[in-house]
Amino acid sequence: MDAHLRELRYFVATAEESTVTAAAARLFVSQPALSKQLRALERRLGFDLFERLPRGLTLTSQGSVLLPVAREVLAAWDRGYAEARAAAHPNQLVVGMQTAVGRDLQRPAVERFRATLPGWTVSLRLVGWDDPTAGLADGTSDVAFVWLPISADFATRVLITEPRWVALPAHHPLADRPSVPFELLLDEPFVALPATAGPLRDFWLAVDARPGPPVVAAEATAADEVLELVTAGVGIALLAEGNTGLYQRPGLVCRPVPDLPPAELAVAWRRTDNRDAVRAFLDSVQP
Amino acid sequence: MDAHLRELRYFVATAEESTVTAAAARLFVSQPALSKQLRALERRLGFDLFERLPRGLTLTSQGSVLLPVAREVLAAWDRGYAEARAAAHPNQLVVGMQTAVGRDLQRPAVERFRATLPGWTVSLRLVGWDDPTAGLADGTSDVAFVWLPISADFATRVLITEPRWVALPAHHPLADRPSVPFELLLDEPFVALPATAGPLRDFWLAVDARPGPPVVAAEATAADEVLELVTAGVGIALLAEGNTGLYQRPGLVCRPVPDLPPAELAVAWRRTDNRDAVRAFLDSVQP
DNA sequence: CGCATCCATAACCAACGGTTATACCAACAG
DNA sequence: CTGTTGGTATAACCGTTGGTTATGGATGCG
Repeated sequence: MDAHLRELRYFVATAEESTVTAAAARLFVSQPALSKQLRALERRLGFDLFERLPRGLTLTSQGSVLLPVAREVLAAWDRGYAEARAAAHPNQLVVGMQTAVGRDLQRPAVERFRATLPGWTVSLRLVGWDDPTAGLADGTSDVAFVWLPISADFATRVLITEPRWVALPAHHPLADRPSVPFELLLDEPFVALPATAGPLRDFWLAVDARPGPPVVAAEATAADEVLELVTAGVGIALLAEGNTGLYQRPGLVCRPVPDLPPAELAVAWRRTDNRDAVRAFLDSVQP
Repeated sequence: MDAHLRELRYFVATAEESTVTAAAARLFVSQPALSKQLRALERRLGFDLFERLPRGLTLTSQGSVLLPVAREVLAAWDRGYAEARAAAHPNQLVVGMQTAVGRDLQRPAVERFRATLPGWTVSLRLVGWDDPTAGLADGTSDVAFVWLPISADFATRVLITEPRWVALPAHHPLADRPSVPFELLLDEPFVALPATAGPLRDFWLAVDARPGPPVVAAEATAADEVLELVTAGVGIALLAEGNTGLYQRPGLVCRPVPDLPPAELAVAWRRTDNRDAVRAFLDSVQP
């Protein structure tokens, strides 16, 4: 009985969410599609993986046997695929970045890295915000500069902690104040990260600091897009203090939001990735 | 990048055969189908697995990284799938048999096993010769009585060594002789096991004892089929001495073939299967 | 009861995985 | 040089699969 690895991912996600609907949302497929896939998998396996209860699913005994196997298979494949891709560019370390980091972080890091491992080359990769792991998840990056929070599959080391500011169109009524308490922004329409960004989207909408759900006026997958939309008056957006200087433009003003917890910029890597080059790069970032 | 486990089997088989054509034959698909699948896999992976040479293929560096991973993934899945199936029938041991064993082997074995593990039940499963592992390979059996040779994935213990005989239609010119040297059978049409039986098919055609290829008149997947075909005069067939009594019928005669190496009947199990129940059954077969 | 939640089915469509037939290419024999 | 052999890739075709939206149906709850 051969399965598609996609089916195993479906199985694992559904077991973790314990409802088809929630798992389907997480997997970005429709609920019927997932339902059908699981049924088909069970039919081909010859036994049920889940028991259907009125409120969600539970694993059958066979399902609980197969769940760790599915996890193991997927982990082995993901690791192996990343390894194979790395084999194409031996002695090359790919550094992913969600947004131009600035702050004079990566330049000295790359220099120190080159000094430690002379045979190696470093390539920088700019990734949109639709992938909050900046390529770590799909193996297209080896290390990455990311904003927290990030999935627990990755290890991180915080580099910088910065207050969050808000970007407003110059003509906005709040633009006159020297600083803006978040309370005044509760009902403002926001420019948000795409849904694929997961918890990171919530962080930059500051959902933890809200009594209700945010108003999302638009989505954007890159910093320029966001600021374009803000300048146009479509919505407003939070950003890190260090980025306010980076993205200055006419028609746009940035103000601190003093009562929000700060943002954390970190360097991240795959928890299972123990290569010397990765370790060396980490040491180079913060010597 | 998610792959189908079938694609990984295709990849492994092709790497082992090192030509698409040979691998396609082994996998029982057409050569273009396999070629297309491999191409599609490479396209989705983003790198080539093979280098195409005028005479067959060799692995690229990425292919050689991915090959052991693919093997590992497939092994993990096959093992897990078998475990999950076993979870449906806890405390049940499935004994596969290629053909009714007779020889008073399995009856006392089952009795002794029941005595050692009282909580367990034993179920006997009769499997056609199209699966020379009698269900071990696909996990539908836990232990099996099989004729050697068998794939090295399985451990075996030889139980009985028996001379090979030949089954002939009663009117056959050689039927008058008390014994038949194999040399006289070289040009006779044979009833063979199906191609899926692999090396076992060759063994019962005695290809090792031939200067050229055998003449195959028909294929059969069960003992009765074979003897039916032999009685009808379609072809002749080799069989183990102990089976000559089992399958006596009018119009059929069996004669020893003294110059062939004997056949070996063994009990087999999955090399990786260390369960107590399996060990207990093995001890019960030959105390 | 009426409503919300969640799974399954139906109907439909694009993409996939297989088939056979055939083109193509490199090596080799005559 | 040319025909043959041994191999891979492409073309055309077709049933199945995997996805979509719309809808039905069961269950628990205010």
